[in-house]
Amino acid sequence: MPSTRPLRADAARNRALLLAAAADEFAERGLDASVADIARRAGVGKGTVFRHFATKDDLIAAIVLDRINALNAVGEQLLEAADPGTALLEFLTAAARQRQQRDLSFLQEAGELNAEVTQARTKMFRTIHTLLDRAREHGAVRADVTGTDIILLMCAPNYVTSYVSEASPDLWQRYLAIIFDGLRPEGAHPLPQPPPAVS
Amino acid sequence: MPSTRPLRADAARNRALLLAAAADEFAERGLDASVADIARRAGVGKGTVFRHFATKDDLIAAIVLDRINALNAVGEQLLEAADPGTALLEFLTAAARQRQQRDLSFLQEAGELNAEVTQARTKMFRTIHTLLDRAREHGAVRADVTGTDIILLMCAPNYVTSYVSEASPDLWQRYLAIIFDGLRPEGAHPLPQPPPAVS
DNA sequence: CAATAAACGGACCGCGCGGTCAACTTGCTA
DNA sequence: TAGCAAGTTGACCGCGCGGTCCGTTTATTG
Repeated sequence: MPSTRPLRADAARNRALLLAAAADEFAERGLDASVADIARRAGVGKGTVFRHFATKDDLIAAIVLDRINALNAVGEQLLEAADPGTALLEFLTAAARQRQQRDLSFLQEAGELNAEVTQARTKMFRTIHTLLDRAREHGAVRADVTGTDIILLMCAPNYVTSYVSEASPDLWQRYLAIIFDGLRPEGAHPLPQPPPAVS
Repeated sequence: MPSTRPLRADAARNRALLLAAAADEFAERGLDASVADIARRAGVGKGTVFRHFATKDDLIAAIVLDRINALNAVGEQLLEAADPGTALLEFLTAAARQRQQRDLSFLQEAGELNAEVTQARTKMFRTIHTLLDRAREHGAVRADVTGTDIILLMCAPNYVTSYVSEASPDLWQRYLAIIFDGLRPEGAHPLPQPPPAVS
């Protein structure tokens, strides 16, 4: 598919260095991390950043794309799992762990309008829908919950714990457990609002 | 307590105009809303902003303070309620509704280091702890949940729905219901992590 | 090894930001 | 109503940002 010639060796190395440095810098400094600092951290000149990524947003999109693909790979592997209920829980655990290690959630909306990113995200959403459907058919999840609900709730445990800084790095597991209890069929109360329609 | 003389009439009016304009502008544009735009929206000069609030962060802190106090007033009123279980649910509903009308969550950390804000927040946290304790004693909430858990989970419904833009404005109620189901004693599974210690 | 295109680096640009200031206007009070 | 402190204003400042450009370096290839 890519009709472009392969990158020169040094260019490929620098591209990888840049992606890693940018992810670190964004994780530490948030969206306001400057391109100049990222370049310094990667040990390259500022011009090199813009040679690889036409704009700062393109750089962000490249990072987001990598993470979505990594998560989707986990999800697709879990489609083969024996127990659909624990498969869903394990996927949510993997998602939360990825964000725990490096919280780049604020990059999501910045990479929103990139075509490749939306495509990868749609693919991951399909995986999630399938994981959820199987868990529901298996009776591990209440009947009135949809795949879109899961997508929306997926990052809540990290969000919740992001406000308590000196906490155990595994605190998110507590809130994933609470939320997952809310997703179980036992003791479920009727939901006051219909699920959102999106993808 | 305040030994300062009262504001001149026009100054008081402008201060109120500024707070309202700033809240609107922040809600629309996020943290990056510029002081110049806020001044324009309030119909005053840029210099006036800095006369009332020494720095942009001070302006943010003033907005945050207002919102915390408003929420705490609701909480204190609910301490008198007959049913502690629904009182807790109603408090969480009020908190979510405030954020639904104008999501200024991103201002929280900006106003973090302001003394007045932390004081008001501590006061509200105490209210929440009391609401939770009564609900737990009443058997409306699982025994292994603490007030700090509630504080952390409080804003999750809005966070969750903030990613779906064309959704019903009441969608947060769906996720508040799911999370609240996870807080109930029926069907609760043991939690994998201890609660955080903070206030 | 020579030729060449690809990649690099960092000085440079324009912009918009938060914040300042001194000249001006206005509400308060005696 | 006169006097003045309190309040207002917008031009202005320095800074750091994203992005550009071109002279230089370097990997590749026949």
